Amino acid sequence: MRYGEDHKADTRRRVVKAAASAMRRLGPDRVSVAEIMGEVGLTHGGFYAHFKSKDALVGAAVEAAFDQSRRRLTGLARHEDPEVLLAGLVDFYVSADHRDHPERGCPIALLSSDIPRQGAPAREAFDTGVHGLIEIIATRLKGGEERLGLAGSLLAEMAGAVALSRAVSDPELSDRLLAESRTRIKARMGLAPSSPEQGDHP
Amino acid sequence: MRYGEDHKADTRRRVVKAAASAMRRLGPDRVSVAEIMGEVGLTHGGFYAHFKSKDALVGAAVEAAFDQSRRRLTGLARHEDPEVLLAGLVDFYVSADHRDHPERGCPIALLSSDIPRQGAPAREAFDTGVHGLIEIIATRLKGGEERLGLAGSLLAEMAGAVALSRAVSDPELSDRLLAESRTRIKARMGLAPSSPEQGDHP
DNA sequence: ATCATTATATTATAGCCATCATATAAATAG
DNA sequence: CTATTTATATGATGGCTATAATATAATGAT
Repeated sequence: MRYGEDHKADTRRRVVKAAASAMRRLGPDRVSVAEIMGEVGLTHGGFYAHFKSKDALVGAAVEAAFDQSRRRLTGLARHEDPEVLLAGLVDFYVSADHRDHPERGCPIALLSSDIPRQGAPAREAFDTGVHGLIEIIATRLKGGEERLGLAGSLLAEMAGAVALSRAVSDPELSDRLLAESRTRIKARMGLAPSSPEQGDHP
Repeated sequence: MRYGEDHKADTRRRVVKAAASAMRRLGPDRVSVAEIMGEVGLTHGGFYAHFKSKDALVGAAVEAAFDQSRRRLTGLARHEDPEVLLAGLVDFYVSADHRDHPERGCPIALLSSDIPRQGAPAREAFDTGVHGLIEIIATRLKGGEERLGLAGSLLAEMAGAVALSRAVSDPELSDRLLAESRTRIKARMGLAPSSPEQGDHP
């Protein structure tokens, strides 16, 4: 072969990574193929050697963003007990730092309103991503059959709070929304209240 | 004057109304000036006699959408007691019907992820809209100082649940997310559980 | 050292977009 | 009935878009 064994697979990965970041910063509709290729140091011409369409790239980017989120959230306290992980997860997710860094943020809080308007690849990737995150939360909750339902409800508030805190311009309201949801979510999980204000990176 | 006293104000209203609907269906970036003018039976040329820019129209449309939502939510049970209004509001908001009719839906659930990318007029209109909705909820809650914080937390879950239920393709998961959040939100409000599945129009 | 292969670049196409300058037409004031 | 005003239409501009056809260049195989 030319260009080495996995040159192509490598650049594809780099393109997806750049797309996952740019799409979360600017939204899927406001980022162009040429822009993403440019960020990787290439021109737009070769794009269609890697992806069937822009929709396909958006789908791959959503998948990559969920992978990143999942790794971050489960890696927070890998060997500790479920309660510590849950508390850390909430402090991590419902935080000013998460709000202020959309380029590496959770796709649910970032893309919920975009996804219904996107193509099939993005919607499918989103679905499996949501299922995954719900499961991450549910398996750490105590209780029986209702854990899955509670996990969905908690995820809705977590993502809703972060999305809302981003959309609001009033910084005081934004901070207050995060703080209130953070403590209330932890209470709903049956966790002891902790950490007044956080600065992690999600 | 020509064209009657308020011909211009009338068409402006019609344009804003069409924009508020189209933008909620398709998102602010996917709807064009020409498309909106066409929906009102006009051509794109006259647009700039009514608005300084598309950003200005988006701002007016967000404002109009919030006005509509506020009227709908407070008009649900105008003369009844706060508990009835709150229960109705939640059943109304966190419902399959709301999910399935974005064109008349609440801007928070629809535009949260779009707003940070939009111009100043839209962001400002969004801010006042959010403040208004929080107050609508807070004034009906019982309790003292913490009502405002709780209202924000509840709004985050309501909007988050509806947005998530729209983004998910799996219809079963979508319905389940709504049902779980609906009952849990009412419980958090201190209301008695009620109405297994709703079919109102928000 | 040359060839064959293939990742990437150049260039083209066709369409859509916001914005604006100018033209038209509608309706009331005189 | 005519003139004036002004809401809307026509048409143009310049830029950006996704996609595709073709050209180039890089590299391992011979």
